[in-house]
Amino acid sequence: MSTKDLILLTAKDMISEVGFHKMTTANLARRAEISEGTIYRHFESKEDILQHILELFDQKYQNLAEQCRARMDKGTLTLEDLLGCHFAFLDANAADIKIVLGAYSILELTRRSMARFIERLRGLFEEFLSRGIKNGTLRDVPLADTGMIIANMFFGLMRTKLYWPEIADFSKEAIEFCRRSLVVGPEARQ
Amino acid sequence: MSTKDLILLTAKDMISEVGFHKMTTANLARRAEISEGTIYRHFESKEDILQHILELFDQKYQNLAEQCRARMDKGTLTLEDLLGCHFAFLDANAADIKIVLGAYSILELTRRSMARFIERLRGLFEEFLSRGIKNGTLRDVPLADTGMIIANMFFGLMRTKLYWPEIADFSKEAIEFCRRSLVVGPEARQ
Amino acid sequence: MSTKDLILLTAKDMISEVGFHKMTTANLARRAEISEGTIYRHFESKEDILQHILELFDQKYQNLAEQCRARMDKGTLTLEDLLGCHFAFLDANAADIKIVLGAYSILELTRRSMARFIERLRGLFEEFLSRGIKNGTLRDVPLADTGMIIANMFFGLMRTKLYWPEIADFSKEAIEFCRRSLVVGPEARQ
Amino acid sequence: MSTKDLILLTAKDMISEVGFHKMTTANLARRAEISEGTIYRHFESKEDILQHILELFDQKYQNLAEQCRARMDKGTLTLEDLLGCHFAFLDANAADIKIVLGAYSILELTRRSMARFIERLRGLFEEFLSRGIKNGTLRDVPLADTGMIIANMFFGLMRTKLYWPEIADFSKEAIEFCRRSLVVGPEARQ
DNA sequence: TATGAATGAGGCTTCATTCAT
DNA sequence: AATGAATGAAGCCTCATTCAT
Repeated sequence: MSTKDLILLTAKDMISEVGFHKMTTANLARRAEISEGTIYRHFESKEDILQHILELFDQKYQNLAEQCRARMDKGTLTLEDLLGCHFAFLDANAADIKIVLGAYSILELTRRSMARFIERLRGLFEEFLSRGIKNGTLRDVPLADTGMIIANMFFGLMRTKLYWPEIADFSKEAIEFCRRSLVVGPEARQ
Repeated sequence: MSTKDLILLTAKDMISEVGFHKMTTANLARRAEISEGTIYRHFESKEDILQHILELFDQKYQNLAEQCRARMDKGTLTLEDLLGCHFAFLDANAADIKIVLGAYSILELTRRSMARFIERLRGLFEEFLSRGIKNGTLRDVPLADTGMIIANMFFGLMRTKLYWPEIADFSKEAIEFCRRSLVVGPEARQ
Repeated sequence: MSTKDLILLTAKDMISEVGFHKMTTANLARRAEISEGTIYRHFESKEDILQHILELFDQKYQNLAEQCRARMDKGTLTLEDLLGCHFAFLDANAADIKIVLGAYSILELTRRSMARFIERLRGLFEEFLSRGIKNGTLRDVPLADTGMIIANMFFGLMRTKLYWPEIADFSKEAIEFCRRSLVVGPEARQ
Repeated sequence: MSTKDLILLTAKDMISEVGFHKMTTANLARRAEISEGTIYRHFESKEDILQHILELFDQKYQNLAEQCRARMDKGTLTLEDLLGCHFAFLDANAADIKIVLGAYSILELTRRSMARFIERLRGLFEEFLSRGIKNGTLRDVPLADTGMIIANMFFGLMRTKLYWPEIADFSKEAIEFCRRSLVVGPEARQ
């Protein structure tokens, strides 16, 4: 692995564990087993590291979103599928997501990054709703707001899982909650 | 106002504006027009100030929760009422809530404080659901999980309002979303 | 002595001995027997210390210039007197002058400070010449340029004295050099 | 051009522009379009580069001094000529001279280099005076001191030209100043 | 010869905390 | 109770120099 990637990976773990402010350049160097100076050969500043992490995350999520859209185009994506693959993404990228969720209030940089993530998530859900409404499987709800509502629910699930793992997983029930609110007809009654 | 309260109030504003790490004892003293040493006559440490703020907030929310329970006992509290008085609480305590929402990932202390807040909120919603299910106005949903789901939705609303005020307010639609999922009978169809 | 003055005095000695860049905040603190942090209670930055030193020096020289002008007004100031009191000033303020002379090429700040010093010196010599020419004791030479020439000569003397003390003192002869060039009549022949 | 010369040339420009301390090995390598390591293949240290620059300058000035002496031997060199060819030298070697003038207070190394320059200049003027006195065109002034005085005047002119170009050029008048002080007979009266 | 990543000492500065007054 | 100067550890970052390739 390149030194740059090593720094990025180590920083990602540390920030998600202790937060951006408590990860110091000295700590980071020690844990990555490099010298402090080396950090600055690869990154302009400590914030620059965070920026790179967030950008990489943004790309990873974009990939997921594209895959979901592709499956939607084929018409094979249920609400369960959509949320399911997001949960899988959450498990695979816990550190990144913890950084995005935890740092938005600290730096303007991270606030914007989170805003982008919200927007992407909302957009995806909106599209899902839009198709469902068109083909009559979903109720005719306002697109933008409802997309945001589902995005928010997903954020809450992530946050709980990451920060309060002692709270019982309620993702199954969350899907039911949404189904009842959105899906048309008797199957909504289960 | 006592010096202690002055410090608390000033710190609350500063933390909600710039974050805990960027509020320095020097800044705080200057803004409160006291000397830096005075802070340490009233609080053990900078973290101690945060702890006091969070405790006061916890009490304030407990008061709200009790009032809500009292109205539930009288059977006069609709879902709209319940969420409505929470939105009012949010407006009146924006600084505190921003602190709770923004700092949970930084300090173990704040993580626990947020957990307490979640737990209270969930408990309140659970009780609301429980009564609604008993009197047949709400569908028979799992109490704990659904309480958590609604609590989460509320957190999302708060966060969006506080950190991304540029995003359109979707609280009205959120209430509809929940009504459709929870309320029994034709009025759920509207 | 106040801590601020102690820092100023110690810094003045150190800068004149080793130069601005080689005086580090750590060195300065050690020599002044204070902690490094204390420096920043009294000065905004390392450069700020230099600025204060230069400003104080500027004031001191302004005082000298005013005294010289007062004596010129009384008509009791010879060229020897004028240069003589400048040499005395040089001896009394060697450290300051070494800083001004040595640092002008390093920082914009010091370049301007030196420019101010030059301008003051030139102005004083100009005035001296102007009076001498009016009362017929000096030849009718261009004021501004000749003032600058004498100022320059004085700077050379200072520099040599401060940086190459091993070179024999030629100030006496410098005065003669100027007398021959400037003073009218047989006494110019000596 | 050899890599060594390239480094030397680039360093000369950079030092004269931003000063020795602000020229970093990284900057230098970038501007010379070589790698940082390459610098250390040709020079022992950063200071070593400066030393080489100063030595080359010393040689260049020696050449000028020899040419001047040759013309003196032929008896065709006036004071105007002598200063004139020094001004030309100044224009042609502004970067070197700025380094010598600006750095003498920083490093023992440069202090000595400047001392050598002063000594050479003084020697040349002394010899000029000595010849003038012998053939009766100049007044009988003390050789060493007066040589130093003229050298100093020249340094002042250089410094002003290089660091305060906004100040009007007073070199013409400086020559007049010296003529009046040194040249015998009616032409000294102009 | 040349490269450029790596080093680590050291630079300036910040800041929570203490303490004499 | 209040002050505010002093502390010193620690933070981020720079830079001359080295070394494996």
